[in-house]
Amino acid sequence: MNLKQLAHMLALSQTTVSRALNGYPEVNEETRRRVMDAAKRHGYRPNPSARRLATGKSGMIGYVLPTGAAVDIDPHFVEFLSGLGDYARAHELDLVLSPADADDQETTYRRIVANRQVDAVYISSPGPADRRVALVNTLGIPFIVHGRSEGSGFDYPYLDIDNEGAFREAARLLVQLGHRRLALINGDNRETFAIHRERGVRRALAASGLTLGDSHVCSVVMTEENGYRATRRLLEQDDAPTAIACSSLIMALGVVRAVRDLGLTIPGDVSLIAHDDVFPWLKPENFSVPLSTTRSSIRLAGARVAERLAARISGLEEGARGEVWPVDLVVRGSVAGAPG
Amino acid sequence: MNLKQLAHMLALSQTTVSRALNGYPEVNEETRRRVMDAAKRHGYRPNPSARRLATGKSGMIGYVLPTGAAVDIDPHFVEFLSGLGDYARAHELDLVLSPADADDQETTYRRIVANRQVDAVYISSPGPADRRVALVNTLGIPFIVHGRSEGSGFDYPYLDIDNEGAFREAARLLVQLGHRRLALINGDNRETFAIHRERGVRRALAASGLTLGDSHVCSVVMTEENGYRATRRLLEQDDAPTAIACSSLIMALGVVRAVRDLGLTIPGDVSLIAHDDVFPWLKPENFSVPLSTTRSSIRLAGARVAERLAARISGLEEGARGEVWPVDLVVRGSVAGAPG
DNA sequence: AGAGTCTTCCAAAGCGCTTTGGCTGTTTCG
DNA sequence: CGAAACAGCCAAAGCGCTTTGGAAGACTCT
Repeated sequence: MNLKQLAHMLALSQTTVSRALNGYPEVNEETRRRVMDAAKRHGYRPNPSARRLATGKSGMIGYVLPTGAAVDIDPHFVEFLSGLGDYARAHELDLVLSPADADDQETTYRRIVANRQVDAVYISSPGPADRRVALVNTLGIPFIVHGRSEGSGFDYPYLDIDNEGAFREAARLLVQLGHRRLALINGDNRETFAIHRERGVRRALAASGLTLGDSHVCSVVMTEENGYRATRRLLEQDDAPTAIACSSLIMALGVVRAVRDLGLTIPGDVSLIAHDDVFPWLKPENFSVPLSTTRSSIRLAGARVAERLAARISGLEEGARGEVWPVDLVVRGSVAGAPG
Repeated sequence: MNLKQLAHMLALSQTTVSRALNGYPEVNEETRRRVMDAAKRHGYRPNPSARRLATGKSGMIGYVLPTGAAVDIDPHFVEFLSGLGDYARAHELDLVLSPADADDQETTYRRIVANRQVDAVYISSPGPADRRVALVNTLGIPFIVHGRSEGSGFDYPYLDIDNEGAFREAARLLVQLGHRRLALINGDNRETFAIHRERGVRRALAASGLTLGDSHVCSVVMTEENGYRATRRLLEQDDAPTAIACSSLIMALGVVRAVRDLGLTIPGDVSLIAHDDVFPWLKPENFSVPLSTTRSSIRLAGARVAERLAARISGLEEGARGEVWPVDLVVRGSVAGAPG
């Protein structure tokens, strides 16, 4: 059942039927009703390929997926996707993942924009002066950045959580508890969130006249194994920290294991606070010692990004509005006063 | 730069240019070369919307993503996606995720097929007589099932791992080590993989005249917390098992925690084998006691599914060929002889 | 009553590609 | 040498929608 048939059946022109269906004003309300009715009754659905060719709009949002044998997709992605999908479903938006060589994403961005394959894109895990953000900005497609890219020299729309504030508060709490030697086990510091978190810790320490020693901070890909190794390294050095801030629950698993392997305890010897993106399958309250966390649902962020993308597509949102969400600090058993 | 302009520039008809570019035979080789050359020089890329409208082919593969506030996307998904994307990139295929109400995926399947939005789809985590498989089969779109759906009454193409064999071998090893009371902490038993794994364990036990008691098997969503709870329940009952087979590494985290909480040890009191889908961020060899596993890379499966989908799209693969991959049994420190 | 203004609808021209049906000139073969 | 076969190209008709530029009729206003 296509437009032509429907129009013929109603003894109307395709023009009128199309306008009736798309809510244009120049059509009699009764006619519109007749058309809507017939469309529903016959299950008419406009062919998206045809519509796309005519309008250039695709009803899809895009994401360039970096791939490659050495590239791992972050498990956070799936939670973000959950939220995104949840919103997108309610608004009949599809999501297209365009796999790209991790080292050459530009080609793919150019392709999907030139081909008008998607109406908007989002970018995640940006780094400082991220090239993708600059590119997408000049290409002129609606977009939202999940995270921030500092030093780009222009404004852009983004959604981020207050990573600096979160880790500042976490560190401040630890300092208040008497800790003087803090350590930070961070994510890859080519990403802004890691930079912000480090800044947050440094600021909190500075406020009490303390510093974060070079040997007390490590930036690694957030795996359990890296959490373990970092912790071993930290705790086996001379001025071992008495408190650790950690950028992910998965790494925290490794931290806990390392602490135990060294015959130490949490929070007796080491206090621990980790960032929790809220996974359904791994919860901080279920750690052997319940884990204090800075908590922010990445799933909610996914839904919000979808919502804003939809708004930008339909012209409801414009400009370079940045949105920063506060982060909860949830104190559980893994923190205590400094030993000694 | 569109076809018309390119044709005009070459003083050829659109027909000839189109045919030259698409490798049709009825065009002089020299002409073809000229066309190909000019196309490359001017960076001509056929408009996919137009091509799609004309041919009905989209160059995309589809996946219906169940969503909803209560629906969690499996973290395995991201690894599968990694492999899929890796292959898809090399073949210029995009992946479109169509979010659907988890309780009504049929509408979405019908839509993406009717609209010809994708050239093929894959289905994951099927259950017995899965309705999606039947639906997609009748809709007549190329597809591959990742996993199996038994009792459908028809054949279909799939890729699965030998879950039964894997867990049979795992259980057999435990029995050989003298264990008489095994337990299985399984995934949701509405999914075929869980059924197969249980069957594998039962067969291995039966071969030695043993059985799997009802109180020794649990089917739960695969979270750390559920792994913990199941283990507590198992080990606190009267005829507690001395060995546990577990369907996922994430659940195994909970198992380990529960065993420790009960003051027991692995493998002293309890032997443990878990299935490992090979995550980059959580490795069995890094468990406090290195974990024995049945191992099969879900990422490789993703790549293979993409490969077969591409083959089916281009007509290279046909029929209902099923493919079952063997699973490695990797023995590490978490298994030992039965206590006592 | 005539000019202007709405309202409501339509024919037709795209959007950029593929594919059908045919046309021209050259080669092949009985 | 004439018919048949073939190679190589083209014009035009789709694919199914949106949108432009009217047109016809009803209505208002002077």
